Amino acid sequence: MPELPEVEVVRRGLERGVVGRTIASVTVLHPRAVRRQPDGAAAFEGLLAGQTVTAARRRGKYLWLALSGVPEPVPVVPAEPAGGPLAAPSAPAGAAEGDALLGHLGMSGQLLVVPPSAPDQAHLRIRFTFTDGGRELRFVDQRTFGHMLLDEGGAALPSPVAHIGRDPLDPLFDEDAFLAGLAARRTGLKRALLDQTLASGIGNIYADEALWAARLHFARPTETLRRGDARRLLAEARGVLSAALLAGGTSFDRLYVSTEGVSGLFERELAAYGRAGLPCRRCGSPIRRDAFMNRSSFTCPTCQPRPRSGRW
DNA sequence: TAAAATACCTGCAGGC
DNA sequence: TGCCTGCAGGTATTTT
Repeated sequence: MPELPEVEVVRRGLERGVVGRTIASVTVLHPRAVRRQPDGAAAFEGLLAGQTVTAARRRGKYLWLALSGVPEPVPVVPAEPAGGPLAAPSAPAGAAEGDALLGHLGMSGQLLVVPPSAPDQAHLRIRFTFTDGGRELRFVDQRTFGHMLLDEGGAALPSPVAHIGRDPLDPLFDEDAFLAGLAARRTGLKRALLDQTLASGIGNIYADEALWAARLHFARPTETLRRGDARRLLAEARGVLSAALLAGGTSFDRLYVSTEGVSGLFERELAAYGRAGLPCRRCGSPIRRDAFMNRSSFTCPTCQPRPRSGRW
């Protein structure tokens, strides 16, 4: 399931594979893949042909290709930490106004850069060819929760993404604003973590992992959280996301792969998610699975005691 | 206005 | 073998 580390791996692949190339043609093979395009598939195809990709950018789980006419942003990448590279920062405000090819991978979306001779994937939704005749870009999505659209003038920050907060690995992430926002919520801790307006990029897997690492229960009411606990949770979230990024992301059933079709290796390092009944790596208690928001939540009943008045 | 619930989807596993 | 059900889950929309 693509969350921040997986999407960042894909973004880097796009940077290597399509930046600097000009789109020759676009073929939409499934209308649902462009369901958010204002004028439908024909407009999507027509607006993209002839545009040159100038950058690959990301905010949270959204990623986009900046298109022709947009100069490269001034790099704002800090010195690489000992633990590995940080995610690229979100695009700076004020860049020139080219278009953006925006995409969200949903649950099962893949953006593959493959030779034109490669056989079509079973769930190929959109095909992009380039004027150099080289490798194609293909949007493949089994469950069709993902989508793409062309946002005119959105190269710096597409409008559908404007409400999404920065992610915890973004150098411009505002930690104090996050802590204040968390304290102001009246909901459960995991619901707040999954709210992409507060901090983006965290999904079900890494929310569970961060909560396990911080020894906090997912139903803990946000207003009862001490500032030190909140800081610890944020630090653990950053640690989990960074480690997953180094491992190339987490893969289940090959639903997430890089642009080269390679699966991530972080699954073997998961401490809570998907480990119901298995011993906690810290205390040995069997990991517990609870239904939560029409999905699952995994906790250690000893390390993450359930609050008396939790918010599910 | 904020929080919670629901709809959207397809492939797979497990039970019968 | 085939059918049915539950599950996976991010986001937008609807409801409370």
